[in-house]
Amino acid sequence: MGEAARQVTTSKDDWFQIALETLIAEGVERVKVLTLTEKLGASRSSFYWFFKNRDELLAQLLDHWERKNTTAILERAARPADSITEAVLNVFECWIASDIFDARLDQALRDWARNDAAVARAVQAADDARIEALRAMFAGQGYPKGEDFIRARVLYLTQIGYYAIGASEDMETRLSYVGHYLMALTGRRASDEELARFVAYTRAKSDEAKREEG
Amino acid sequence: MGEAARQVTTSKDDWFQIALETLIAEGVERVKVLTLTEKLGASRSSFYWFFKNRDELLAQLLDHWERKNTTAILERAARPADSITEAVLNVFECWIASDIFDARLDQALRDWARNDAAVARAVQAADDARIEALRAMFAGQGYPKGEDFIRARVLYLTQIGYYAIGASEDMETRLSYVGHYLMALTGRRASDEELARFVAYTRAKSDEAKREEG
DNA sequence: TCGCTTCTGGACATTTGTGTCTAGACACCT
DNA sequence: AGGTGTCTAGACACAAATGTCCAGAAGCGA
Repeated sequence: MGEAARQVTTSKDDWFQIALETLIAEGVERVKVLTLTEKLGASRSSFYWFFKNRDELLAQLLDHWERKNTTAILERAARPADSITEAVLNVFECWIASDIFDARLDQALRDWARNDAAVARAVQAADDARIEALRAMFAGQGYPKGEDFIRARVLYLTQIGYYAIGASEDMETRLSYVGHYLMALTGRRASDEELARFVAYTRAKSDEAKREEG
Repeated sequence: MGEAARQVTTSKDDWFQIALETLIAEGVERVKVLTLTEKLGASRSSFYWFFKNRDELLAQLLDHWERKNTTAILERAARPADSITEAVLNVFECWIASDIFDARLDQALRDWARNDAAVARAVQAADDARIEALRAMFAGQGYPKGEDFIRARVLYLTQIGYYAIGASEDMETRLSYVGHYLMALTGRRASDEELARFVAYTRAKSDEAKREEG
């Protein structure tokens, strides 16, 4: 009510969220206490109330990534499936919704890893684990030793590459490619039922996301 | 001869090369005049003799990338070939020798693009041109419309992803995978002659690189 | 050796960023 | 209303980085 500007109050989570957004959109090098302060319209000293220093914040960002992204692919790759195309479609679910697997965050971690040995080790371990899970998926569907590994890699690297080049198409365009992708990535044609089920899942997820916005 | 430290003399190329190395190894954000000065053991004012300011240096780095990397893939993709496997092997030549196509530089540009709209546009244009060249390659080998585009993407994105995750295997290991990669990426088996020719080319390139070091 | 051009060193001013310290604002409990 | 614990604003000290200025070193041709 008074004319004097009220103190701005922040929570630890406010700082963490804005830091996470900045990490994803601009990279670690731009996650600076001063910049975050300006974005929040708060005071720098507030930051130091919640975090010991900048390094502590960065450590928690790394921690967040490890918990969120690593499990998603492993879980999807391990799901039982009647065919390789169905199995790959299970994995595709990761790519279409960022609440399951945040690819941009993954990308940001890779950039970060170049200048931080600890992060580099964490990213390396995650990549190895994910590719191994995908390899086991192909092997479980009868692909011979050797081919299972390369198929796993091509599948995984295609996706990493997709986000690396920052390709962005609307959902319907992407869906129209799914059949071709499955053919290219597995060498087999998906059944109409499998495709229909995936399209339905994707549309439902897409609507869900729209509801949250509106 | 005197005891006083001699003035260190640098050339514009010294500054450019150290900047390029830093860009590749650590990212744009680390390409700082002060840091480069320390690496060269020179004085900051020398930098400002050769370059108007930091932005001018960055513009020249962007220029260097455009001239070097963009042509390499386009040229290889357009080469005549008797089979799709031979055509893809032509493109593979880009990946094995950094004097033709510097993938780490490409990667560095992608990071840079996130915080610079002009760079983002340049990278986008390069990606589009490269994928289009690869699509035309598949189409020229008889792949149907639709599949040609997806095959081009999977081929290109696999490679971008390969460098994004920073995979590094020795040459012999990579060569042992080539047959599987061709199968996964084209759906066809390469002939023994094609594989033998590629292995020979790669070994020759590898020896050439070793000679330059020793 | 003189003088010209090229290039360097170091001083200065300014901006951006980190981290510390302290008075005091605010909320909540009694 | 008073007391306590939580959080903020702003001042301070400092480091890192950019860019400017100018005296002068080094090399080179006449």
